[in-house]
Amino acid sequence: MKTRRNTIQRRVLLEEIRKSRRHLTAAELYETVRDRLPRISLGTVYRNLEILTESGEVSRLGVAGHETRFDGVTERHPHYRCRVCGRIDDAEGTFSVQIEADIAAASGWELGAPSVEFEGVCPACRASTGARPEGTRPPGDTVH
Amino acid sequence: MKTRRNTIQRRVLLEEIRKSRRHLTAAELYETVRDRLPRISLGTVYRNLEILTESGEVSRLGVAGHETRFDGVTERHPHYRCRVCGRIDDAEGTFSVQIEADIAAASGWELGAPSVEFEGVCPACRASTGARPEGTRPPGDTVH
DNA sequence: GTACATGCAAAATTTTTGCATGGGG
DNA sequence: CCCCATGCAAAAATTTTGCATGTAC
Repeated sequence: MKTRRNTIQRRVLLEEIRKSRRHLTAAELYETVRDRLPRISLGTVYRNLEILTESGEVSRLGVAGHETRFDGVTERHPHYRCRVCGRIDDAEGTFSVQIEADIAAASGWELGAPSVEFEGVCPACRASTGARPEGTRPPGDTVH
Repeated sequence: MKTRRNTIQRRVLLEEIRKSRRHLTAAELYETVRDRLPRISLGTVYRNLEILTESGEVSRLGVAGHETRFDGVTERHPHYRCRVCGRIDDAEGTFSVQIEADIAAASGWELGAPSVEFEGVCPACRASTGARPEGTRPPGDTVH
């Protein structure tokens, strides 16, 4: 792993991400940290978000840097998404999501169907990079 | 529902989305349909993708127009995402994803943890728009 | 004929990058 | 001191929009 300097910017960014109970965007985070670091730049925010994601200290929700893709099959089904090239495949095999009865009731949200997406590395990228992603888990696992 | 004209552009776009087994991006789709409609514009592609998504004829994978959000809690947990304002909340309550043993084996993908995201409308947007999303399902449901 | 849709181009949004300088180890 | 990280600005990438014209109904 690459050696990283322990900069104030990165420290403050991580602190603010953890402090906030919201899930902030890069722009929101930029505005937030500007109270403490008035000279920080948006570029630094993005660079550190990348670094922190890489190191596993924060996780990104959604698919940054990748274009939206469209599916002609409307019925919900799980997908694989390649974290390297952005490619999406249908996931074959079976899976199921059991939504407990209390999940929607308490939240105040009007909920639609769940999306399930497995982040991973596609065969092509796996061949060219040889990288084995951290967080890989054996099949048959259950997540709560 | 708004009346929509049955234009060639929309017809061809839908056809190509369905014909492709890949999950195309707007740009890829643009290039594809240009063989048949050389004068089509990217704007038209985006506008129709929006319309087709709205009408439920295609589904969008990923979140257009919304910035990526970051989470200080690294451990995977399910989220709600508001389709109106892009807000993301942690999903409370319990749920589980049972991944069948054969899902990874056959695919050639190196898989990480699954993400589960419930698309819906947050309390604030529900109050202001009053819109009840189609596809709403009762809690306790199981999806395959 | 009317109103929605299109093509085109400009703009808006979100993210990345080049470069000179700064500062952590 | 070295070299990774920063600030700043420019650019890239993706998506949206204004406007005049076209066309489905």
